[in-house]
Amino acid sequence: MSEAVSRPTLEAVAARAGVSRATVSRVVNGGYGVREPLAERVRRAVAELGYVPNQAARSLVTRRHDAVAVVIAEPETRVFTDPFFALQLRGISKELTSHDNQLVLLLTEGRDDHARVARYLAGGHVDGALVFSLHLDDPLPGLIHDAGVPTVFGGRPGWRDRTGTPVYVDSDNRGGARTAVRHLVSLGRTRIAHLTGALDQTSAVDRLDGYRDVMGEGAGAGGPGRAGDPALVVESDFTPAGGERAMRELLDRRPDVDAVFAANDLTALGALRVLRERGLRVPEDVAVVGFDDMLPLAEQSDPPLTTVRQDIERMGRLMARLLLHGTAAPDDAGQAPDDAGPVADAPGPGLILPTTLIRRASA
Amino acid sequence: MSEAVSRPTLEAVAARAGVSRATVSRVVNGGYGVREPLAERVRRAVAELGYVPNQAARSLVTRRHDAVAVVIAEPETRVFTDPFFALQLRGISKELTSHDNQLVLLLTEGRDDHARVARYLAGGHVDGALVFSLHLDDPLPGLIHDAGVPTVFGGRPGWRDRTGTPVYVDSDNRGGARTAVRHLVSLGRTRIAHLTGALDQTSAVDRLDGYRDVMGEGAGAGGPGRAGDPALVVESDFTPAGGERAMRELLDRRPDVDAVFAANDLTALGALRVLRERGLRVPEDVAVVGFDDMLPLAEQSDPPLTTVRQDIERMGRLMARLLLHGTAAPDDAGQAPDDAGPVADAPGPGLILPTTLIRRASA
DNA sequence: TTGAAAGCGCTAACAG
DNA sequence: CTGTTAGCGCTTTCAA
Repeated sequence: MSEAVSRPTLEAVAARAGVSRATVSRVVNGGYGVREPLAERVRRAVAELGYVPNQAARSLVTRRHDAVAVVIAEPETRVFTDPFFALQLRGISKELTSHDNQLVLLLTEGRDDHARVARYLAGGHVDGALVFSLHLDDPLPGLIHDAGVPTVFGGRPGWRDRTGTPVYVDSDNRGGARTAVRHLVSLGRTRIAHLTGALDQTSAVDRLDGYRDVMGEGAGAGGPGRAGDPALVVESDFTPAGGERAMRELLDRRPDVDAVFAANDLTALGALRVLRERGLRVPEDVAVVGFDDMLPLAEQSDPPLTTVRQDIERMGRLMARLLLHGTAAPDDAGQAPDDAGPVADAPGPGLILPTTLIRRASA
Repeated sequence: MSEAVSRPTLEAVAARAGVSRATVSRVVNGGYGVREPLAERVRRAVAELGYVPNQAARSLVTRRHDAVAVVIAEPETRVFTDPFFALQLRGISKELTSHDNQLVLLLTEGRDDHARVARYLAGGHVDGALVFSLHLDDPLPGLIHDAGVPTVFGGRPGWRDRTGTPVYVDSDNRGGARTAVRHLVSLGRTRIAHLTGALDQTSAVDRLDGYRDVMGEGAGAGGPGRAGDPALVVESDFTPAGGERAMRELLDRRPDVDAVFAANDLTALGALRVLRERGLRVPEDVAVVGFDDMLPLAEQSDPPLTTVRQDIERMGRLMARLLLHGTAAPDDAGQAPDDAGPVADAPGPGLILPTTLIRRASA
């Protein structure tokens, strides 16, 4: 990699415009307190020379970087198999770009990388961090807190709090789950099962809680052994293979099941396969609802999947906005889920985005 | 976002270790030319103070940044719907990390962003750029060339060259396509169709060329109107919906088709749906081969998809390595595709990675 | 081998 | 309103 050619400096622009460096600096940074004719001369000089400020020099004195780190800590392949992070990144990118901030991407592979990330953040190279840490026992949040960098989390952090209440943005997992289950109830289903996600992630826990909220209501309004029947909850892990396994176990335990709420679309897909294999019709025999609205999967499945959609890109935008401004614009606060229940499952300044039920053929 | 607390400087470390700033700097940067007892004292001081070099100050004098921009120019949603870029990013990230470089992610939304990206790159904020520009008519490569930053492209650039031969890394799209079609031939299929990708992307063009390579050979060894029959080629766009449309058109034109090579897995999925809908069995009536091995889609489809796999993460690693070193390690050069044909379809220093046929149930 | 000193390009007081 | 000046924290000659 060769060196870049030397670019014009403030000095050069100042000389060309016949003013001092300070004046050029003022113009470049918004132009306040510079009289128009002068400012115009400076702007022309900037354009003629193709001057671009040296960010390193600027950071050195301002101690700001106009850069934000995005930390994605995910040992599993799952991350790269669903568009979740890509969409999130896109939202983040849009917001950062509109505020002239740069996005520094930090991907971690296992714990060895944690120290590296912590060191980077502690090094004061960025103005803040947006962190995705999906696992309840993840040590990263603690390390990041110690680094003393302003941070917003993606998804409700589940770690035990030694650090005050973390700021985060999440989907209304619990409310979305309630909506899904109530939909199944409204279809007249009475033996509604849940295939959970990986329960070391708060999203899985929250969706399970939402399921229980409704089942505990006795929503099925039916016979005994139904509401909250533990046999109807099978632990899985957000993967299609896990979904298959869980669905088999479920059918063995409760062959009379007539509806399944899967913790995500991939799990639902696995369940669909097993149901087909066993000759059960969807939705006639068993109705299936997923979560995520992962496209094109959810549309292309057979039958197309009824599922709970979350606005992932918006989550990303809000995370960035929260970090940059310390607040999200009111029109984007989105504190109104499509469900009457409580919005926040957790303490702390969390921003919870609403979810929407997307009806397709599977339920 | 609050200011970060002030961190220890070289000066502080020097004072603590009782040496000059210059000596500390030497130790921090590898320690060459510093006698052991001294160096050890310095290292201890660094550890005790938790010193981390100020990258801005360092860049200001060295004019290096230890940072690389990754530019993903994609106006379409497709990018975020398949794991292609995520995998590529992971490979890039691994390589950069192992060389202590940072990854600055630049996502562009339409042409308005091009100027911004060009300005950023020209601003000398990064040491190089890794660019994904999928469209033949994309102006971005030209802008980036003008910015004068060392650049490696992901995928064979298709733009008309005013800039010398670009460095790039790509999959062996043409060879992979040949392998796919030859596989269909070996199955005894004689009326082999191709559903193309979006032909403004080189990957689609190259796969079509590979298809033609084999069909032009008269590989079907059969009757008239077969090899290179234009009616067997239907233009599509890499999407499932496009795949459906193309498959319908194909069946209308050539109801006797007995094999389909789809430009990617999503297209194949669309084709599969239409075939099922028309009551045609796969692979008995029509064999189907995809491209990408996009998981979990390719595994979960019905029937599971025979497809051409490319090692996307490795492409990412090689791009980064090429940018950083100007060369890829020999064991990773991967200049041997699983196909005897020519590897490079394009002029210029391109690195072409081999592909592999993954046999599943669809062909 | 080590230290002293001179900036890298910029912003931010402070004067004028 | 504009210019002068003093660094930000680091690397890198150049001497010692």
